[in-house]
This record gives sequence, C-alpha cells and structure tokens, in this order.
Amino acid sequence: MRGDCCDMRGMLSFLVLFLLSKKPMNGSEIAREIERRKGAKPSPGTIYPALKGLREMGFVKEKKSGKTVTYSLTSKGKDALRLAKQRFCATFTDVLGNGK
Amino acid sequence: MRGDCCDMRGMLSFLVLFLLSKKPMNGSEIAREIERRKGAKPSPGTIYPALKGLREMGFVKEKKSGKTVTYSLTSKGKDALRLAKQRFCATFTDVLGNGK
DNA sequence: TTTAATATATCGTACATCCGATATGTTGGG
DNA sequence: CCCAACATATCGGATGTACGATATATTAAA
Repeated sequence: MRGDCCDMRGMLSFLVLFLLSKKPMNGSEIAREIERRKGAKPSPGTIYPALKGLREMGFVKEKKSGKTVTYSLTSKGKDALRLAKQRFCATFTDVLGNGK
Repeated sequence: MRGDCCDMRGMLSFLVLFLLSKKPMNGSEIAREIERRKGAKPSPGTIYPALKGLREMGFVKEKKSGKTVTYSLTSKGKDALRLAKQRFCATFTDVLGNGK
C-alpha cells in the first residue's frame, strides 16, 4: 500500500488491508488466514512490520485488550483499499479469469 | 517467481511470465502492456532486471533480431506459471470476485 | 507458583521491485 | 553520413517483503 500508485511492492499490505475489511482481526489471526490461503504462514517478522506500516499511514486503527491487539480499517484505509482494488483488478483480471 | 513457495515478492516476474504465456514479446512491448493494465509504465531499470532473472532461472528464452529481443516461455517456465497461478488464485480469489 | 502457550514486537540479513540516470547498438529519416 | 528514435542494458539508492532469532507481556495449565 506504500505503492499507492503503480508498483508491485505492497502486495502484502494490500492483502492485509483486504482481509481486515472483511473482519477486524489481531496479528496472529491475520497470519493464520494468510496461511489458509497460501499454505504458508508469514512469520512475526513479516506480519507486524506490515501492520505497523499500515498504522503509520493511518489505514488501520488498534484496540488493545489483554495481550491481543485487534486491528480494523479507518475510513482512510477503506478509501485506500477501494483504489488499490481497482488497480489490482485492472492488472490481474484475466489471470484469475481463464481458470487454469 | 523467485518466491516459488510462499511470499509476495516476485509479483512482477509472475505478471511478466503470465503476459509472455499469452504472446511472445520484447521488453518494450511488455512494459507497454503493463502500462495499459496499471496506468503506469515500468522503467527499463525495472523490466530488464526482471527479464534477466526469468532467463537465469530458465523460465524464458530469447530470440534476437536486430535491435529487439523477443522473449517466450520455456516448458520449465510454463510449469512454473501453472503452479504460481494456482497459488495466486487461492490467495486472491475473493479480492477480484466481489466486484468492487 | 512455575511452566507452557500465545500474542506482540524488533533486529539483522537477503532479495524483489522501483525509479532516474546513463550507456550501447540498431534503424530509419534527413 | 549524421542524427533522432527506439530497444536493450546496467548502476545506485530507496522501499517492501521475508525469515529466523530474540525479547517481552499476558494467559492458561500444571
């Protein structure tokens, strides 16, 4: 999401933003959901820096409760996701489209 | 494509591999096709290192004619693309799926 | 309480992506 | 022939993604 305009960098942040738009989650839950989709679980050293970046850009907000921190989108984050989704679809439509 | 197993790195190489599977192209044509999809054209400093990497991994072969080099997939590249496409779809299906 | 498990977080290192600048070779127009 | 346009290619520097190792805090189990 750093790459707000044109690059391939930021796909993890994009995916995290998308997942949080469906349901607020904490870091471990996000990692497990990515594991479910890709078959490999991102390590803490991957997922927490990504969340930190999204927070610093004002795209996600946090709610701490005990040992867990639940992340959810800000309205700014929702706007960013909408734009990013449009770019993503324009770039990859037929990759998903043609089946195998 | 480096990230043959689990990471978000390699999305450009993945896209290039996909584009070449539809039609053999030279570097400039690939850059223009990416521009058409994303609205931003990758510079030479982006696209040629990516092609070099794909060549070094044995995923694309070259055919030089005058000033242009036409790239196309090897059978190894086709296999790699097939796998990468499966991972990509599993990860991003509903991102493209839900319309907006 | 001690122990184990979980969630969070940072560090160092490596690599992919990205740009702008720069350079070389080919081609076509003047 | 000379020059502009194009295709190719590399370099340096910045940022994102990734892992393993490490550290701390909270919670649950023994």
